[in-house]
Amino acid sequence: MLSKKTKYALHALTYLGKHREHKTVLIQDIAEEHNISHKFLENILLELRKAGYLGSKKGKGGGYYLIKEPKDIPLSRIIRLLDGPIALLPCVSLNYYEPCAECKNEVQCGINKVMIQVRDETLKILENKSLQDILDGE
Amino acid sequence: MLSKKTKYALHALTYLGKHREHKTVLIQDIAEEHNISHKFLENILLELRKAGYLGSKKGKGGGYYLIKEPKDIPLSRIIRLLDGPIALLPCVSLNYYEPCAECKNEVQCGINKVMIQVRDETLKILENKSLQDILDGE
DNA sequence: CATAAACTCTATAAAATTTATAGGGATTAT
DNA sequence: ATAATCCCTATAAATTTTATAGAGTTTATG
Repeated sequence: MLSKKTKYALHALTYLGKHREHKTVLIQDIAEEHNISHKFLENILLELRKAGYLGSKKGKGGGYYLIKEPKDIPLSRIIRLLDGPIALLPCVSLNYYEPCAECKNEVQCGINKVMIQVRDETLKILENKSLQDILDGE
Repeated sequence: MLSKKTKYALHALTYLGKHREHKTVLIQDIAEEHNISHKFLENILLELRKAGYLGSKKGKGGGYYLIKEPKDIPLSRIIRLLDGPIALLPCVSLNYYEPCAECKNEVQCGINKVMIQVRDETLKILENKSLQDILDGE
């Protein structure tokens, strides 16, 4: 399951995607719309900005706005950014690899081999779904 | 990512699958082979037995053994049993459904719609991989 | 029949992670 | 000058995961 962080990020991105005609959107507006703690959401939007998905404007009249095309924001990226690895095991993660302590020999581990396949197929799914697909369903 | 519980369960099932010629296998043997805490593994094997994957024999000379064909143990079942939902959100879980608190109207939620698709495609993957596939890779 | 070897079961403790809060800073429009 | 707004880091609270403990129960065996 996705963490609340990632779920809230998706809601925020969706909200921002639906309000692209406005220059900026307030954290508060998104928080109220979805009953999310203002401060928690603040941290999430900050991460999304640092990762290059959002722009922001400080001061009075400021707020956040989307700086990427929704079709260029795949689910895989958002999930990885906020939740970490998409792979089911550290030993098959492309971006967060770590050996499994309980595994004596990764090369001849059947679990490892199967999980590489699962990872590749899962990635195909999540790379092919973007914020645009979410917006299309609203 | 899978929890350690599920990961250990997969190791245990694999071990039991590789030792089907023996009548029973000791918890201790599996625990030692993979450096897993004996007591933690004990709880996991108990769950697998209660769920109908393993049989056990008490007392001296006892132990655990596989009572299903490896091809009839899909990853989806093991993951669900020990880690819970495969769906990425509670609002699209087939087996553990719960509405999302922050979602005003599930029916017109684009995230919900996309996550249903992700769930279905993910399930296809995990239902088509079984313990047999793991054993084939050892 | 006594003993030791195993699994059974439930409770609890420890550790790690996630979720939430707090508060002072910096910037900007008016 | 002021109020509105994002920025940043630290910490607290809650939850979940991981691990441990210990008293049952069953069974093989000498």
